[in-house]
Amino acid sequence: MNYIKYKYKSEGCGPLLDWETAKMPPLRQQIFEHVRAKGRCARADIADALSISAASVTTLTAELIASNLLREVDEPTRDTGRGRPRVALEIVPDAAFLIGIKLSFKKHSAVLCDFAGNVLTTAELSTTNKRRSPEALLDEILALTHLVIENGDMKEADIAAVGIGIPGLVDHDNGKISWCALFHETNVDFASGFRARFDAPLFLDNDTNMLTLAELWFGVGRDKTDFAVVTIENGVGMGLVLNNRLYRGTHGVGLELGHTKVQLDGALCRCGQRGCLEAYLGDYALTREAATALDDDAINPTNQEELLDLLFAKAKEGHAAAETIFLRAGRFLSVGLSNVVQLFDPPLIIVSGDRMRYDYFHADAVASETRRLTLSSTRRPCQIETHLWEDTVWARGAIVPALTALSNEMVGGLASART
Amino acid sequence: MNYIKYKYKSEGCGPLLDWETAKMPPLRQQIFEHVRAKGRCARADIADALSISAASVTTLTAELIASNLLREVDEPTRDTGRGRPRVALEIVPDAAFLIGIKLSFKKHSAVLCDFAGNVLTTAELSTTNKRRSPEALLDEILALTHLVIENGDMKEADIAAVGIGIPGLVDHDNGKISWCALFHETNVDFASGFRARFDAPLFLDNDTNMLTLAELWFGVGRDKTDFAVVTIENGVGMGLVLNNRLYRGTHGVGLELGHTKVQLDGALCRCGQRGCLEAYLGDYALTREAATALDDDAINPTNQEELLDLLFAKAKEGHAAAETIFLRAGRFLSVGLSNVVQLFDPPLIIVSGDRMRYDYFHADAVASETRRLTLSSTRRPCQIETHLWEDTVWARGAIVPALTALSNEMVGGLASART
DNA sequence: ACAATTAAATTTATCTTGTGAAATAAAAAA
DNA sequence: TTTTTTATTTCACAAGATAAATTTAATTGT
Repeated sequence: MNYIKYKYKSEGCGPLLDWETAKMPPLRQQIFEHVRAKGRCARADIADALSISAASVTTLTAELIASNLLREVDEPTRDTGRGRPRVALEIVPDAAFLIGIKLSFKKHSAVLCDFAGNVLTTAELSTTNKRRSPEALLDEILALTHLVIENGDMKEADIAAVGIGIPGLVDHDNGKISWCALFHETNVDFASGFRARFDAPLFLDNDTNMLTLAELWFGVGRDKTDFAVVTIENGVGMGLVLNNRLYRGTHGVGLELGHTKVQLDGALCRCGQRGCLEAYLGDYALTREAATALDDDAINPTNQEELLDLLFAKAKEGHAAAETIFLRAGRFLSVGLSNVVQLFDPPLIIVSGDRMRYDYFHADAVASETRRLTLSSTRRPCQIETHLWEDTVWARGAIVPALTALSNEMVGGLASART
Repeated sequence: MNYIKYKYKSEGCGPLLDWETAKMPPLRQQIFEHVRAKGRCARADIADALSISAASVTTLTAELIASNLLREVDEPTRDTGRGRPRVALEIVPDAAFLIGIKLSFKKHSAVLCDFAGNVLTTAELSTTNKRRSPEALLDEILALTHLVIENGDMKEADIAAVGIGIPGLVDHDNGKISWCALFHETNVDFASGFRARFDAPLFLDNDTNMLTLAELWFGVGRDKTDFAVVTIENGVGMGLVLNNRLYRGTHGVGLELGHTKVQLDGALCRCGQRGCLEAYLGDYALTREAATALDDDAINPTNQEELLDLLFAKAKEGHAAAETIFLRAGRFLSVGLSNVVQLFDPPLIIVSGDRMRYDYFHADAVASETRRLTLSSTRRPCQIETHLWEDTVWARGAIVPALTALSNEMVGGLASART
């Protein structure tokens, strides 16, 4: 501690706060990640790709092999050629196992993955769409977890980490759920609750972020450093990758595309405000016009989702009023997407989520309207793709933060005892 | 070159592209930047702040002092206290000189700065708001440059680098201007033109980005790692700082807040589309309603800007129709700002630009409407500040990329010869 | 079968960057 | 003065990475 006050003149200039010390990871970690990215890769390739000396690669891969994180592959890497052949390295898949889970309203889905990111098996659990207590949800998660462990012929103790994607506002850093449509309570300390019942670290995040990571790690995002993912499920969500990393916003509660305003004093949103994108795209936005559009007796209000499907069926049959509901929603989707393009300028937007099964949303009309709205002489058009994933793809994305943390620990934690 | 094709099974997972190698700069550079940020700073402070050993600080500052980039300050750093007093270090101000320029429609402004970022002198040059050829604009820039050099009692050869902020779409990396309201031509290779007539590297960027850098380096942004700057001048621009760095979007042409859509099929924008924010906030958006609002004979169409000022005066006098024009524009500004908050979640938005002198835009109403539009149980409200800067502040921001590049070169280029 | 050739991987001496601990320097306090 | 306190410097050395020489493992040619 400095008790003496020192005085300096002159104010200086430039940023005062340390920027996030995104220091280049040590070479050992870079090598590990490169092998994981490539699947298989020889030492000579690594030296080449990372521009480091072969000597370093030898030393560091030897350490990784000794720690049973990498291993040599016993297959020839070429059919013919002169000189000593390269020997490929790969991740030891059973160095660790992880579980990824996507929670939602009709069913929960889980995947069991190995250390190389391969899916070993999956499991599902149908569930109610009623709100429940956090404890009841934990019961479901534990049941699903044990189901997938059983499917994979493993024991609970084999699981090194668990990742869960949840539809709601998640404070990613401390595992608290600020708000979630699955239960009434707000600010639930879910991570603690989980820890009490399962002996593995939990990584909790918003489900859209998990899908975004799935695209970055396993999907078309792998060869993009920047892209956006927009999901339309119960609400409208967005995930953003900037410079190969998930961008979470300053407060870490995620990006609220669904509540950007697309109309001054527009339609009423469930957040209480008017003109939100979600107020034109969300389930409730479509169903609340359904009563007007459809014959009253056709309405069977057991279930909002059924009503939506009915509305869609009618629209496809050519029911004009029903069709305008979807067409208008599609136009607003274009507006929302165009605003993302104007503000972030990503080369690719992936649109996904359960409601994308209503093909009005991924019709050519939406993409071309978006392109029209962002047209300019200087801007290259943004590519827009629709992905209709199964829930297990989301669940696989949920392992990414867990896998990253786990491998950083295992690779970085190697005692630097090179004797 | 590898002519042999190697074959590997297994796809791997994780990002394939190298993330921008944001490697932690070498300590020498960190020390230099810390001293510049602090203005003055003793060796012991540096060791403390950067968590490095005193031994390293001694070695590296000695190198920097030997290269005449840093120097010891000859003043006592404290009035009383036990032990050997710390001796402060500071940047050698005249290690280099730079010029920053803001171009605009009524006048161009320039500042002459030293290596520590201090403004030594300024200069201005009134200009026409007519479009001209790039060569004519270069003439003006050269004239202004020589004016400020003369004011500062220097020679052209003393100038190490020049930064220019320009209202338009700038391809920052190669110094080309895709589009600029100052001339008709598109895709002008301005950097080459400049290089032919002035012997110093040119750093060209969009003017809003320059103002954003001014806030980051000299303004309230200094102690924020993330914030947004919105400018309302001829058009509506936005600059964004993420993690202490200016974010330029994937294609590097900047962020088009002015052309985000705030109304489906809304007012006509000069970009040819409807519902752009700029179509409610831009000069032409306000003046095109002026004819309707004001008595015809009061209109004196010599100049769009005069008309705008007249409209504002009338509104302040209580002219109801004139007032609604500003009030509506203010509401749309709130919508635009709220969308920025929803998508980026910055802790601070700075609103600036010449048109902010119409106080309807920074009235409490705009800030509180923005807060209302982004209200949510989980989101902390975003701070909104209005800054009415002189053009020289923008010009000072224009030196930042030049100063960064220059000091990186001078500091990083020190031969690592420790004898 | 056996050199010659080619290319991958390893070893070794060395270089760079940064550190801990002891030594030295400069001031205030006793 | 001498002691105490704190800042800075010196110096031997550790960690991480590399260049260059060496070893290993294959193909090619005789």
